[in-house]
Amino acid sequence: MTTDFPSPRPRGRPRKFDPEMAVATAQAMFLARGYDAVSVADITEALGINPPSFYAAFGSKAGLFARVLERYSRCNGLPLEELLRPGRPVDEALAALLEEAANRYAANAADPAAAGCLVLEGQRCNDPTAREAAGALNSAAVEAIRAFIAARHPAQAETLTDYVVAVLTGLSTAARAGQGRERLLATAGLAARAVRAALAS
Amino acid sequence: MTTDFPSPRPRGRPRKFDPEMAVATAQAMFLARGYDAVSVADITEALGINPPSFYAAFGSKAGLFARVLERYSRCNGLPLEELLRPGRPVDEALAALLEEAANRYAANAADPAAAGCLVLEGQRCNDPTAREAAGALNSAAVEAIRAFIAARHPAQAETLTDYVVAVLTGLSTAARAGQGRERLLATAGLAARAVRAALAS
DNA sequence: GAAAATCTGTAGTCATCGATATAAAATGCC
DNA sequence: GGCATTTTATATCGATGACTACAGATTTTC
Repeated sequence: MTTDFPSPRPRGRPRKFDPEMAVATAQAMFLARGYDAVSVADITEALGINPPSFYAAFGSKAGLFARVLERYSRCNGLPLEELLRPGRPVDEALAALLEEAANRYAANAADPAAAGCLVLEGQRCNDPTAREAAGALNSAAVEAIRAFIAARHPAQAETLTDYVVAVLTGLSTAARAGQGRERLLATAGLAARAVRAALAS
Repeated sequence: MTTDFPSPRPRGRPRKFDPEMAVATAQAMFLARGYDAVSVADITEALGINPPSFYAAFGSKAGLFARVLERYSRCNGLPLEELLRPGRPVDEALAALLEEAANRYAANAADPAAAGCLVLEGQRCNDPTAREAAGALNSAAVEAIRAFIAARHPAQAETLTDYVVAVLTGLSTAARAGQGRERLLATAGLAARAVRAALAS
């Protein structure tokens, strides 16, 4: 007997586009130009679809952005769990975090306009829903950093977290302003030395 | 005989509002909510005037923003010429710059929403004209910092400038996110120690 | 007081935004 | 083939953005 198999094709007229591909395309557009500067018309044009198809699939522009954020933090965001694995020396982990951020935020040759962090930049948009979605992801990341530091250096957790987050923010902005990987890495390296000095005291 | 005296009152119907006060009001609004989020309707309502009066006085929203930026850098921006006066020890000057930024970026009790730097935040808006106006002011400030460092530490000028600007950006963002003066000062202090260490090597 | 100059208030223009009503087209199931 | 289901395409909607045409009001100058 054949086991029950999920029908590879649901009933009704088939979709003309792949929602996962659409999310990936939208991710690149939001990263290159920012949430506010990308209109639904821009997206539907890029996907070769019409507005009703867009809204049937994603509900709203903010709904698509939530999908994009999920994909971004899964595929392109900083791998915090790996970087901040319990037991890793705090100075080493934070240095690796800063270096990884510099590498990821730098624009690559494939898409020179897409630089910086989608979560950090997304918090500056003018849509409250989208802003809060990005803010929630950012808060979780900040709390992860704080908890990692606090496990062994509770007295310095807040100050060091504030400092690291400030530098990450500056790196994202600098990347968007066009700074290349080398300059971002130099900034990250300087910041890492400050972290080391603060922990040694 | 009486000397020619510039008529204190020009011909025609007198203005119902003071343009200088209007620029000050708009500065507070732009700082609190950002360029894009403040509409011309918001401004005319706050000033108690109608759109034609606004456009007769300022030409455009971007035109008003240029006036606001001029006023901001004259009255509320970082006093770079004083902080980076020639001959001042570089580490001391940069530490003072970072500390001054933390103090100025922090929200005050009078207007809790107005935090951060108008020039840095203005570069993120979606209007090209306004963005370039803020960018020009920012570029001049960055170049002033770079030249000040290069006068005595040319080899480290670019790296240190990138680093200081990144931290300033992070401080402005953190201030807008609600961090109080103490936390901003702690971040600035950590950054200043990194500058000192980099210059001592 | 008449003329010239300048500002004000009413009432719009036009473009763009996010989002939708409606009906036709394309599929699976019976 | 006929029906239920789902997506598609056309053609908007209502709100809001920056900005302005026009006529009336208020002032100085002559």
